[in-house]
Amino acid sequence: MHNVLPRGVNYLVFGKKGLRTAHSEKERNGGFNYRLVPRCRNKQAVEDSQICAFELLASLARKLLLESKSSASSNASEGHYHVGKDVIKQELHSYDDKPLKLECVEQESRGAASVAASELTTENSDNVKEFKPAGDDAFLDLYGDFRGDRDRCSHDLGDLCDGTSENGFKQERDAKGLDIGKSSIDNTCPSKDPVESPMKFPPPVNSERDVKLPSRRDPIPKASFSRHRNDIQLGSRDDGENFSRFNRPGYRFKTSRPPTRIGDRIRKLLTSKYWKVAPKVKDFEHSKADGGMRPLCSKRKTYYNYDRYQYDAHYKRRKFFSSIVTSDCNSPEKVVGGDKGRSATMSHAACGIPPLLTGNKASHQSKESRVKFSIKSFKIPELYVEVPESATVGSLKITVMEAVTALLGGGICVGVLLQGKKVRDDNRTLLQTGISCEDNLDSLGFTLEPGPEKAPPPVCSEEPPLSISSDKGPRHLTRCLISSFPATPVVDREVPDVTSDPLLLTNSAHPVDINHKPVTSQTDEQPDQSKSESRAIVPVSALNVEALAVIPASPKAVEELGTGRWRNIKLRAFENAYHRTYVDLKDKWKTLVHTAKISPQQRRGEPVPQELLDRVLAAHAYWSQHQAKQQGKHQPGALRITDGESDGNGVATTAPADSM
DNA sequence: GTTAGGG
DNA sequence: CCCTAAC
Repeated sequence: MHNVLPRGVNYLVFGKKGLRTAHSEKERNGGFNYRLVPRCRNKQAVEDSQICAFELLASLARKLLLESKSSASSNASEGHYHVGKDVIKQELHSYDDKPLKLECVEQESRGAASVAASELTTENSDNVKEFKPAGDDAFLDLYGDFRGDRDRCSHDLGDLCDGTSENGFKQERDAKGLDIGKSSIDNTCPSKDPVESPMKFPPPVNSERDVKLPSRRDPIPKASFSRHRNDIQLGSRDDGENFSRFNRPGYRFKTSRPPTRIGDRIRKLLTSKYWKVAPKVKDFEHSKADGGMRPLCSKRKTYYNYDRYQYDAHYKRRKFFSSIVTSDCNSPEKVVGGDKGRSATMSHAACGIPPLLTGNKASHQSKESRVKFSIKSFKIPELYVEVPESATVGSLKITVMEAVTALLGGGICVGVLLQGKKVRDDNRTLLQTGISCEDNLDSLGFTLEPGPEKAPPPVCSEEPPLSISSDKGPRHLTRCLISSFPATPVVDREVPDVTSDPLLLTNSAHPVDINHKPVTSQTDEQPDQSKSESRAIVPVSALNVEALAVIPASPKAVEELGTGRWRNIKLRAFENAYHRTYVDLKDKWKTLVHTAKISPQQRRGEPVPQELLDRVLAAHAYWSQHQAKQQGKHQPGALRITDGESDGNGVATTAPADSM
């Protein structure tokens, strides 16, 4: 981290003294003291949560700074992670509408649950997954909100988002100590480099992935993760969409965290606490639970690309994050060391806390006594911002915001610390872990960790299918999908069908994939849109999911059948979308065409993958000339034109409509 | 009942 | 999305 920082740059640091140039590396790294601005006041919970999340992070960062200064020695090794005495206290009020309050307060170490955000683990990637599974409803809601947030965000961030910056804003983390580094990450998440292709979506959480994730990975993951982040560059979007805003010339934010510590910690955790128990929780759930804790394939980079997809994902994640926080906050009473015995009025689960926190616990709650605890603070790893001296305060704020956003966007995982040790085994019950004991509750801590890039948000899109097809399938996903044409039917699982089957299957798509669980199916779809990615990610990348979710229908069917045959298209591609009519399809197409014709800046709402738009345009042009109607034959291959664009494979050609 | 378009 | 007009 520290090392990473370019020497030639002056670092502005927020500190007690205010904004000033960082004189020491420590400062530079340690960051900044960021004052939370009471912004969250009465807006929708979602918004609040989002903002709060940000604020929270900022406050955490501040805290970290303080800590770093105060306790250099002790912390040297782990200090940051420690939820120390001074902690940022955050109070989140009801998820409902109450405004969330974040306060930087001096707390006693004793604070019930303090989160050490400092630890960013690679594991995060799973967060999304984890979350998804757990709270379907909640998730859905969140998701819904999420969108709102996103929009809001875009607005709020305004500058951030709007092409203010040309240079990408880079987030770099220190790998210090992290041996694994990027390479590991890369390996892990092969397929996508967010930066590389606009089409790439955040890696969707794959069922597969979940499965794959071993209960625990090496400690290394974290490190890798962190590094990963370092390498990530924001703003490298191809599309040149709004996201460009994130790229600000000269502005960089880097998040850094002491690798060593993490590694050590992880090791400790692994060695000292490694529980194998995996109750009955299904894989799916496990993944959820683990999400927070497990190192995921961290494709953080993805997050940093502010592609539309990513952007979406990003927000989703954020939302996710928010949700978590909110949940915590929601618990009306902060019960700090609640015991089993206590009847928990508001358990986290109740609060809607994502599986992560609730985890296994939730499943057992019904029968078992509930453990109550409140999270008073989250600790975040160092997050430092690098900005030119000439930068304005406003720009600094923005930069910080971006950094935080990026962090959030990446997805945040929640880590659980018990008596200073990180509890990695998600499968372990609270009882088994000892978290149910009051005594232990005092030493219960939570950390906000960088989430896996891939898994998370995409969720929405993915999930819907899951929820439908599979029991667990989170509903949230569904909602996400709703926005999109195909998805809409969603809940019913049509989405999968729609997307994959109709068009995709027909052509090229990967039938096999389709067969997979809903999630997978979605993934399949994506392939259409993003060739490489989808393939690489086989499972389904979050990105894809998102794309699907966000993006309305794809032109695939239309490409095959041609415009003007909406009824046929509907029957063919959206047979299961009962709520959709061919008129809807037609309108959707119209909208897509319109969208494709206007400049990205003029577009609103969920971003539509440029590939899709290209295909739409191509198909539209093609059929305009060929008059679809007359051409009774719709050869799938007919519109080869489009192929080149998005899917290298013929798939694309035929598949275009999947999304639709 | 479909399709095309405007709003 | 809805509504209307034209097939």
